[in-house]
Amino acid sequence: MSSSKASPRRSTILEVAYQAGVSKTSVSRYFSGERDRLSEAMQTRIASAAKRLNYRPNQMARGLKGGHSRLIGMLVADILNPFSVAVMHGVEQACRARGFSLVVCNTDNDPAQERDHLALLAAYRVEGLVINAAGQPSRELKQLAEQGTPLVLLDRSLGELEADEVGLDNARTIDMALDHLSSQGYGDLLYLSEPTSQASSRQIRLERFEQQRERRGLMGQAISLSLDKDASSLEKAITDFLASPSQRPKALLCANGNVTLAVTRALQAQGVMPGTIGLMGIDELDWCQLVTPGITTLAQPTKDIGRAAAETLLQRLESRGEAAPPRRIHYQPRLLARGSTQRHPTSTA
Amino acid sequence: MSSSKASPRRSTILEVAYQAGVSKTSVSRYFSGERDRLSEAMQTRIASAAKRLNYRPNQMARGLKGGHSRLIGMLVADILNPFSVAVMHGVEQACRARGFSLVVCNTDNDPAQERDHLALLAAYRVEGLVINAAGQPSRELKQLAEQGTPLVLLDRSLGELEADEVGLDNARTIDMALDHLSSQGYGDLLYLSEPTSQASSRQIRLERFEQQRERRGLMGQAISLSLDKDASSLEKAITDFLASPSQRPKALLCANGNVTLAVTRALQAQGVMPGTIGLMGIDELDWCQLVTPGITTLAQPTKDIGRAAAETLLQRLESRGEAAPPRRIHYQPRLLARGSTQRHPTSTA
DNA sequence: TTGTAAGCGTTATCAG
DNA sequence: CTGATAACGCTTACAA
Repeated sequence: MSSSKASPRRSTILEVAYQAGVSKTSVSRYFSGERDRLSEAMQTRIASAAKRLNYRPNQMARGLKGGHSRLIGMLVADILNPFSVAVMHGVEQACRARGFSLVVCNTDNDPAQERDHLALLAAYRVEGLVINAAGQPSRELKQLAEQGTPLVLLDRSLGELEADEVGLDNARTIDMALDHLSSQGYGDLLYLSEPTSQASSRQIRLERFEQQRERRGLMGQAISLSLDKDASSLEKAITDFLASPSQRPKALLCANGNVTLAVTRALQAQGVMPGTIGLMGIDELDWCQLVTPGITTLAQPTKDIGRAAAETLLQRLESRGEAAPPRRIHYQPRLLARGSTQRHPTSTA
Repeated sequence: MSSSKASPRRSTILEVAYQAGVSKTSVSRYFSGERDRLSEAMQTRIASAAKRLNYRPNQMARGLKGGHSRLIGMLVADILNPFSVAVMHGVEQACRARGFSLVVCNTDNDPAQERDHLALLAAYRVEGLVINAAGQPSRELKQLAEQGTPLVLLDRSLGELEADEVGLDNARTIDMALDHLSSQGYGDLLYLSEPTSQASSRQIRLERFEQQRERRGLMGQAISLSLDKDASSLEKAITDFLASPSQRPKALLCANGNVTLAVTRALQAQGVMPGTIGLMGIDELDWCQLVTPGITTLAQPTKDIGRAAAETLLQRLESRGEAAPPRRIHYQPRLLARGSTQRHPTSTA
C-alpha cells in the first residue's frame, strides 16, 4: 500500500509506436529529422502520441547504435580563472549552435585529474576534444588522438601532438607590451610569470620577453614562481626589484590574470603607491579599470578564441579522414592603456 | 590507396573477452568492481588483454542496460558570474568524489536555453539535477521532477516545486548588512538589486531589506534595475540618492556581486570619492579588497554551498522512494569589513 | 568461479 | 511511404 506514486517510467519509442499504431521505425524516423518521408497523417499521430507520453529519444541508446554521441569534451586547466570561463562560454555557444553539447571537465592543473577526466570523456565517446590542460600529453590523450578523436589545443600546444591550435599570438603580445612600456618611458622591467613547465604559452611569452628585452636594450629580468605558495616569494621578488639601483623607470609586467591579481595584492600589502612603479598585465579583468589608477592590460578576445576552437573542431569532424595539416589560429590582443603605465608628468619636469 | 591509417576502432568487451579467452560476462565483472569473484589467473589475463587493446567500457552501453548514467546535470543561470563558478566547482568535486560526473549547462538567464538544456539532460538520462536557474519552473522541469529525477534548488526556490534547497540565509544576510551599516553610523540607505522576478533569493533580500530598514527606523529605499541596459539608469539612481537631502550618512547596499561591480563602476564614472558615501555588497569578489579603500562585503561560503547541494542530491539518490520531506539548508555569510563602510574619523569630530 | 542468453532503446538494412 | 529484424556494447538473471 505504498502511497508514493511510482515515478512514471520514462516512455520508450516502442510505447509511442504502440499508442500511435505505427512501427518503431516510423517513430524513429519522425525523431531523426526524416519527417518528410512520412505521411501527414502518420506525423500527426506520432506527434500526439509522443506528446501524450512526453517522449524523448534516449541519447544513450542513440549513441550506442550510431556511434554518434553528439558530445564534445572540453578540458579546462583552471575553471576559477575568469579567462578560462570566458573562453569556455564561447566554445559552448558555438557547439550548441551546431547541435553538439559540451561536457566540461576542470582539471585544477592536476595531471591525475586530467587523466581521469579524459578516461571519462572517452567512456562517453565524445566526438571531439577541446584541450586547455597541463604539460605533457598524457598517454590517455595520445591514445584518444590515435583513435581518431579530433582535438584542438587551446592556449597551449603539446609538443609531440600534431593537432589544431587556437590561442593568442604570444610573441606579438609580448612585443606589444614592450612597445607600450618603452614608449611610456619605462626602461627597467620585471616580468612575472607562473611556472612555465606546464604551459607552452607561458614558455613562449617568457622567452620572447627575455629575447626582446635584450634586443631593445632594456634592463630587467624575468622570473617565474608559483602563486599557490605563500605570497612572500612574490613580495620578495618585487621588493628586490624596487630596491635595485637603476637610472631608468621601473615597471612590472604580469604574464597573466592570476599574476596581475597576486601582484596587485602584493603591491598593496607593501604599501607601494601606484605611480611609484609601472604595472601592466596580460589578460583583462573586471576590476582592472577599477583599482586606482587603472591597470593597463592586453585583453585577449576570449569569445573569439572559444568560438574559433569549437569551429575548428567541428570542421575536422565534418571532414573526417581528409588529413588536412594542423591549423594554427593566433589572435591579437587589444591594448587597454590606463593609469598604471602613465608616468607622473610632474616627476618628468 | 589512402594513406590515412584507419583509426583503430575502439575495442569492445567482446574483443577483450576473445583475446583473454574468457566470456563477456567475466570481462564485464572485471570492470564492474566484482573482481573478487574472479580467479587470480583470470584477472591477470583480462587485465593484460584489456591493456593491450586499450579497452574502456562504453558508458553509453552501460547506461542503456542498467539505467545508470552516473551523470548529474547542473543548470547555471550565469556562468560568467564568479559566484556561480565557485559553487559549481564545489558541486563538481563532491560529485566526482562519489563517482558521478557533472554535466554543466549555462542558461544565460534565458528560459529558452533552460528548456533546451533540460531536454538535453533528460535525453542523457541524468540521475539528478542541481538547478540554479531562472524564474518559474518550466514544464520541462516539472516533468523531470514528476518522473522521479531528484533535484536540488540552488540559491533560488521555485514556488510550486517541492524540492531540496541549498543556499544562503538571505534574511539573516540582510540583517547582518543592516547591523553593520547602522553600527557604522549610516542612517540613509539605498538598496540596489537586479530584477527580482527571476530569482527568489533576490526577492527575499529585497523584501527583508524594506521591512527591516523600516523597523530599525532607517531612511532610504530599495530599487531594482537591469544591469544589461546602459549604465545610465543606475547612475541616475545613485545621483538622485546622493542629491536627496538628508541629515544622516548615506550608504549603498549592493544585492549581489554583479551589482557591486556595476555600482563601483558608476561611482567611479561619476567621480564620487570613496568615503563620500558608504558602500557594501553581498558576495565577495577577488578585487573587493583591492579597490580603495576596500569594499566591505558579506561573503557566501560558495564551496560549502556547492558541496552541500551535491551531497543532498546524492543522498536522495541513494534513498529512492523514501519520500523524505524537502531539506532546506541555509548558510550564514561572513562579514568582511573594509574601508568602504568606515566613515572618516576626521569628519566626525 | 565461470558461462549462456536475454534484453536495454535506438537506428540501419532490407523488404514490401 | 512503411515495417520487420538485426545489430550497437554492455549488464544481469539464471545455469552449470
